[in-house]
Amino acid sequence: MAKQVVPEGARRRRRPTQGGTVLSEEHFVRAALRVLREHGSTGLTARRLGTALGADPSTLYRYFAGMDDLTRAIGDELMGRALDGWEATGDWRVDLRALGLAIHASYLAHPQAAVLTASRVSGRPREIAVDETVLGILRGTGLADPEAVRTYHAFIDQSLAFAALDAGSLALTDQARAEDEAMWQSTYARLPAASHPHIAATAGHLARRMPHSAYPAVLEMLLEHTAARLEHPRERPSAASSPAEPGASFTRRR
Amino acid sequence: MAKQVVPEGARRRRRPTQGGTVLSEEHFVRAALRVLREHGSTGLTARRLGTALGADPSTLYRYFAGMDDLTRAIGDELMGRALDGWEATGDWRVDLRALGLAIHASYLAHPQAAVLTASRVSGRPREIAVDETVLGILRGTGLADPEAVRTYHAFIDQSLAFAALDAGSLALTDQARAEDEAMWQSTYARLPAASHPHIAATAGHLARRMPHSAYPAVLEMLLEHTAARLEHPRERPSAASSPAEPGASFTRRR
DNA sequence: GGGTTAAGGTCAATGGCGTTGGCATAAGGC
DNA sequence: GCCTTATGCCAACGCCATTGACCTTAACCC
Repeated sequence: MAKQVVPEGARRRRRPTQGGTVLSEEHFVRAALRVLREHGSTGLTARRLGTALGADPSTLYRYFAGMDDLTRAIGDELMGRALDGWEATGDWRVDLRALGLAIHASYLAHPQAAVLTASRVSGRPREIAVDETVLGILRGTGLADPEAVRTYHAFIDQSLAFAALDAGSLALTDQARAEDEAMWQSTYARLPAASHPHIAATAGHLARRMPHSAYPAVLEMLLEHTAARLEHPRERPSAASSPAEPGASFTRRR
Repeated sequence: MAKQVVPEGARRRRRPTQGGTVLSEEHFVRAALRVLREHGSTGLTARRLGTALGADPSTLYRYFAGMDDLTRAIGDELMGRALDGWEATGDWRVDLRALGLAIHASYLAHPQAAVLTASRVSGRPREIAVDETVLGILRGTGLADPEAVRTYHAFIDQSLAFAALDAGSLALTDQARAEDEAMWQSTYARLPAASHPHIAATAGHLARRMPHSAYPAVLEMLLEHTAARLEHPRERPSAASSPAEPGASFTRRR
């Protein structure tokens, strides 16, 4: 049993749980975000989800094919919230910057959920909507399609990759964070200048800079690079398109 | 019991397991890489590790504080291998490019292990060695310390973030990969031009570009940006240093 | 509004997991 | 060759995801 999952649109009978609530995919996703925030990125379990919803853990399987399926739904929710909190102005650079920061912020608003989902492609509607939007902005600049696609690729992967990385730091439990910071104090800050001259010389700058995300900086690099391509389409061939570029040929499945 | 872990350097008595092998941290890390490759990024368990080493699962706790501690050791191993396969030429741009690609390649050589470790800071010696090396290259260009640290930050986070993201695609099991590709076919490729004109118009380019990593392209952007800063230190203030830059202020713990 | 049907909630069970306390034993210092 | 203790092994605990069987009741038809 419990093998067939009825898609959300086709649901009709809504039977309340023992606790009295009427379930839905939406309920599960929202409960999952709460559980994740409370119990950490590894603390999302069917049992806890059941408790949070006042339902039996196995009820999950009436709505999702498994924990993995639920995970993808959570990712799509975060992506959708990013797009909801964004509006087009018509200026490609402003729009792309705002959208990138919105994606990054949306994931970081739920760090534990972000860790779980940011490196996965859901293929769900709200993720596709973001892809369509980014491609639209880039093609609207007048970039040729191959160039627009290359830039889209760099933009979306960079946004998700940094969302995942930065979320990892925020998602640490208090205890793990204490250990992390203790490690920083006990190792990096104490390295002798003799063996590690460069770290020792910049320890102050490192301590100030490292607790922040590098995403805004690299996003600006991408925008600058794209702007330069628009101004001088031929003079500065894109790094991504240079056939001499090393290491570009290995395959990623996605 | 099993609470005190003797550090590797202090070990003296080496008692063989029932299988006859003599254990060490190194043995555990290598066995973990094998288990991960064979059973996927979620397939690393104490029991399997025991089987792989011909030892009891609980033996792990004589060498590591827990699975988490082992995970950090695995990450440090990957970082160390990256540095081992790299040599300085004295040309900062060549060296930084080679080191970035070496880190990326080292993680992608063990995708399942990379998924587990790439977004974590180990604080172990070989990771610190990479940090020292990168800072040395950048300070050697003549960049001022704050600028060198900013660039180091962007470089190392970008490298790790893309390592994690790209590894995620490579680490999928055959079945999960089949599902992923089926999804690509069943959704993106079939989106009607009416609702998703930009995806529809670029479907061919997307299919060609997306299976590759965007890391080499964004690495070139960073190198280009840094070169421009060296040529015109005042004319083009770094995006990362611009006080007007939006969204740069939220905190990451690291 | 009564009958039928199956969606969807619950229960119990399975086999896996990390981790720990107690115990046995062999390595190494003397 | 004795003593200490590091280190390996065993059994057990309380979690976990997932499933098959059961049962309740909402929704639809007339």
